[in-house]
Parts: sequence; C-alpha cells; structure tokens
Amino acid sequence: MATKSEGLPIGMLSRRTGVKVPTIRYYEQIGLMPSAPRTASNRRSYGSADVDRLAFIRHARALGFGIAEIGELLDLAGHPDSPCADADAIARRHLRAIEARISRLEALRTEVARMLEAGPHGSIGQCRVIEVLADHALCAADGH
Amino acid sequence: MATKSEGLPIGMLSRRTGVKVPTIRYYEQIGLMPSAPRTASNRRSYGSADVDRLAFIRHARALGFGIAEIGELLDLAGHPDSPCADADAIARRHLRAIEARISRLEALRTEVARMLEAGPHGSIGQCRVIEVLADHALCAADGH
DNA sequence: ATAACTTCTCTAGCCACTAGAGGATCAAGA
DNA sequence: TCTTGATCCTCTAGTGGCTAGAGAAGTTAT
Repeated sequence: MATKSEGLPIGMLSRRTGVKVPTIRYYEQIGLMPSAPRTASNRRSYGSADVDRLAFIRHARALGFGIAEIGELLDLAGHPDSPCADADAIARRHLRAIEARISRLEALRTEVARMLEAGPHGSIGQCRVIEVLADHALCAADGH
Repeated sequence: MATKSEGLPIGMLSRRTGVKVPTIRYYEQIGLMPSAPRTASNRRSYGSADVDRLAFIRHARALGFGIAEIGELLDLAGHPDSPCADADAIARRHLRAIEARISRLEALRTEVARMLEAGPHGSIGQCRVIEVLADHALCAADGH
C-alpha cells in the first residue's frame, strides 16, 4: 500500500518548525494559523502546508515582524499574482522601524555610557549615576 | 503670614514632571511611588520630595531602566553612605543589555535590508521578500 | 498493567502602561 | 445660586507575544 501520510500531531509540528506547542495553539487562537482538523480523540492534526506556513511565521518573527504584518504577508503569499510592491512596502516599513529603534538605543547607550564615564567614587553621595538621574540638567537624553 | 506650601494635586505633579496622571497612580499601585496622603475629599496630595522622586523615575525610564532597577536605584539614592559601586553595577548591567539589543537589531536590519535588495519584481510569485521568508535557507538570521 | 509521555482546555501572568466607564468634587463665571 | 468644565476618584480591561501551570484525558512502550 502507498505510504499514507497521516497528519502530524502538534508536538511533531513543533519539533519540525522550532515553534513551541503553546505558541502554535496561541497562533491558532488569534487566527494566524488555521483551526487544525482534529482526530477522533480531539488531537490537532497537521499537514505539510501547516509546516510551511508555520515555518514562514517563525522566520518572519525571527526577523522582528509583528503578528499583524505577518498576517498581511501570508495573505499576499497566498495570491501569487498580486503585486510584489505590497510585500516590499511592509518590509520597508519594518526596516524603517528597526532603524528607528536602533537610533533610539544608540542615543540611550551614549547617555548611559556617559553616566558611567567617571567610574565609582566611593559612596552614593558622590555617585555620578545617581546624580545624573536626579538632575535632569546633567543629561541630554529625554523624550524631547 | 508665611507662604503655606499646600500639597500639589496629581495633575500638577503630572505637569511638573511630565509623567501622565494614570502613570503616577500606576506607580503608586506598584509601590514605586509612596502612597500619597489624601485631602479631606480623598484627592492625592504631593510635596517636593515626590516631585524629585518622580522626576528621577521619569529620567531613569527615559534611559530605558526597568521598574525594578529604578526601585533599586531609588533605594540606593536614599542611603548616601552606601557604596556607589552598587549603582554603577546596575547601570553597567543596563548598558550591556542596551548593547545586546543594538547588536540584535543590527543583525535584523542587515537581514531585512538584504531581503529588500533586489527591489520589487512585479508579482508576488517572484517576490524576493516572500521567497526569503518562505525559505529559511535563503536567510542567515535566526535564533540559532 | 503500568508508567511515562503527550495532548487537551482553561486561567493567569509578564511588562509598563493606556483607555474608558461611571461617578464625585472643585473653581470660576453669569 | 446655578451651571459649566476641569479635575479627580476607583475599577476593569486591553496592548503584544507569548509563557506557565492546573487538572484531565488519551497514547505509547515495556
């Protein structure tokens, strides 16, 4: 007889994609993964399309895309004739967001590093870190 | 008669420190700010020590310190004779965390930028962005 | 038969807020 | 005095993206 490809249980899908079991269930709950068909004993049963979809999701998450963005990208991926520009726009927007976060963190790094420049001075009374935090004027980084 | 310094209401404290009213109440709830004394009509009433403390908190938050870290720093600030090294250690740990996040984001930026390099190619079917996300092998960035 | 494993559902927690409902109080003007 | 609008109160629930745990039921290996 031909190899009958039974559906994978959730643990198997988890091992194949590197996405944890509760996370898969969570993705189903929020609609990012479809509701899996169930076996007679109510276990979820997955096929290769699910493996692909979840791998796509994992990959996009690893690149920092948000759940909503991934949903859009998956929709686009399902329509091979729609214009590529939409997917590009999402990725470019994400790139700008990443760059903005990097800039912000670099500003923070500069400020925190500057706070530490002088090194420890014995007691808190002379501590540059506490002093800078207490006195806004000594620092440049603030949300303005 | 001398200028009697009545306590400030929460909105005043908010304006002076730039911390929103619900956030101040939240800080009280989690114990980062002390429970403010109340007026006869149950309004919170603040003094200059509260202004200082909240300004310290706001400043530290702007530098990305977590609530727990700020709690520690405030404790230290209250003991001027304790060693400065403790505060420095917290700040150095924070600096390392910031640097780790920057590194991670830079790796993401590289990958997402590489995904976009080729530019749009008409339809999703030939879309590099979708292709990279679908095929792990085309990408280097993953949590491994 | 039994033990170990996996799966199921459900609830609650994480961080640092933010938003909104529904009500009380206050200050200033007509 | 009445009214208007600002401010204040408490409480609950939502954000994102999971993670942890309880308690029960089913599966697999020995």
